[in-house]
Parts: sequence; C-alpha cells; structure tokens
Amino acid sequence: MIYSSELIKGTLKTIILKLLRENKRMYGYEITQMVKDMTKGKIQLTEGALYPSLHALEAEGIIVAETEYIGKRVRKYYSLSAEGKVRTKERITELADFMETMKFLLDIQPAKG
Amino acid sequence: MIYSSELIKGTLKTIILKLLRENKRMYGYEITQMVKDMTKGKIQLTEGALYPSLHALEAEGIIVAETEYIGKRVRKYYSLSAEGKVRTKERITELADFMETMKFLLDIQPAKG
DNA sequence: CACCAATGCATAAGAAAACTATGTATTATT
DNA sequence: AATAATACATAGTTTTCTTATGCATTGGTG
Repeated sequence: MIYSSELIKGTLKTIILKLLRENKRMYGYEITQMVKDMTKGKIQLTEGALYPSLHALEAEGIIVAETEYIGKRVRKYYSLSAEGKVRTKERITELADFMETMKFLLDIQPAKG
Repeated sequence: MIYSSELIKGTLKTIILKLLRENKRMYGYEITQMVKDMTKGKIQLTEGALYPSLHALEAEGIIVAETEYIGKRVRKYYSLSAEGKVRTKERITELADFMETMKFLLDIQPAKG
C-alpha cells in the first residue's frame, strides 16, 4: 500500500527536518531513498515535491546547503541551521500532539491490542 | 495550540466521514462544533474548508444530503451512503496505518512513558 | 562497447485543496 | 437595539503537490 498523497502533504517538511536532525547532513536523493527504505516503500517522495520543499526550507533559513562534487556529479548537502533545530523540535512536537488528537478523534486502537 | 492547517488538510475528509459514521446524521455547523469540542479547540474547521469538502463528498456519492427546516432556518443533514460506509472504513484504516508509519519515522515515543 | 538503469539535480505547467473574505439570513442573548 | 451565535454558500487567492520534462554522470550487463 502506498499512502494517498494528501496524507503526506502536511508532513513532508517535518519528515525532511527530522531526517536532517538525525543524520546531520543529507542530499535530496538520499532523503528519498531513506524514506522509502524506512517505510518499506509506503512513502515514496517524488522529486517534484522534494526539491521545491528543500528550496523553500532553505529560503526560510531553516536549512543550509553546501554543494559538493562527487567526480563530475553535483550533490547538494543540506543541514539544519540553528533556527532550524528549534523549528524541527517544534514541528515534531506538534505532529506528535496532532497524531494523538487524531487517534482519539478517530477512536483508533493500538495495532496489536 | 491550534494545529497548522497543513496537518489537517489530508485528514479533513476522514474526520468528517468518521463523525458521520458515529452519529448517523449531522449538519455542517454541528460537525465544526463537535470537532472543536472533541479536540478542545485544537482543530477548528473553517467553513471555507468544510462546505466545499461536504459538497465534494456528496458529488462523489459518498454522502447524501437531506435539507430540513428548523423554523425558517435551513439545515442540511448528511449521512453515509452504502458506498460511503465502505470508503470510510478504508480511509480510517489507511490513516491509522499512516500514523503508525509516521510514529516510527519520527521516532515518537508514547506521551506518557 | 552499447545500452539501460540508477544517481542527482532542477523547474514549468497544471491541478487540488484549503484559506480568506464576503454574502445572506435567522435566532438567541444582553 | 445591538451583538453573538447559528447556518448555509461561494468567489478569488494562495499554497502545495503532481506530472512531465530536461540535463548530465555513473554503474552494470549483455
């Protein structure tokens, strides 16, 4: 099962920020692969969604980019700015809270109860 | 704390459907109030989001509307169609699964551990 | 060696969905 | 009498993603 894209919309940036926090430094393609692996293919970020989000986060000063060359191939590594670390924490807290609220609202029971 | 609207985007229709399933029959304003009450104000559905969603669900044949008059004031009661009941179940299952995946991805611990 | 898949970036055009703002009208409260 | 709450609706704008496309390098396979 691949999740409908509506679900991912609101969480994409939070996912990106969380992975950057854990891994210090990642490039776009690496993010798509890690998300795919960690979710067993249930979340597949498209480039058309990912890159604009990265650019937006960079424009907001939440992440910073460093360009590197691997042979002749370019890579843009992103990492959290000081402000980004604060924002990341806030976002994750909000999302966790939101999910608790949704669980209550939808009366969802633990998977293996 | 009121959740950022991005988070709600992907879940709005699922919330509506869930409430209709539990309460058999509701009108728009009633839905906004119940969501507000159940979430202690954390989720406040705006009319500009709710009514278009209701109309869309109706157009898809997932919910059906009945207009009633309370005095001179009109109310549109909505309820799930047969297909709507199936869809509701699917949506809730998907959302529950998604939230599990997100919890894992974001490494979120239970609130009171 | 030729070809294809994978890696790696980027963006333009269009669609989807919600937000803001506004409009109309009735009923309850102060 | 005035205001808040109830109750619907939609037009215009913005945000965000999707689809599609483009370019280029690198690795693997027949």
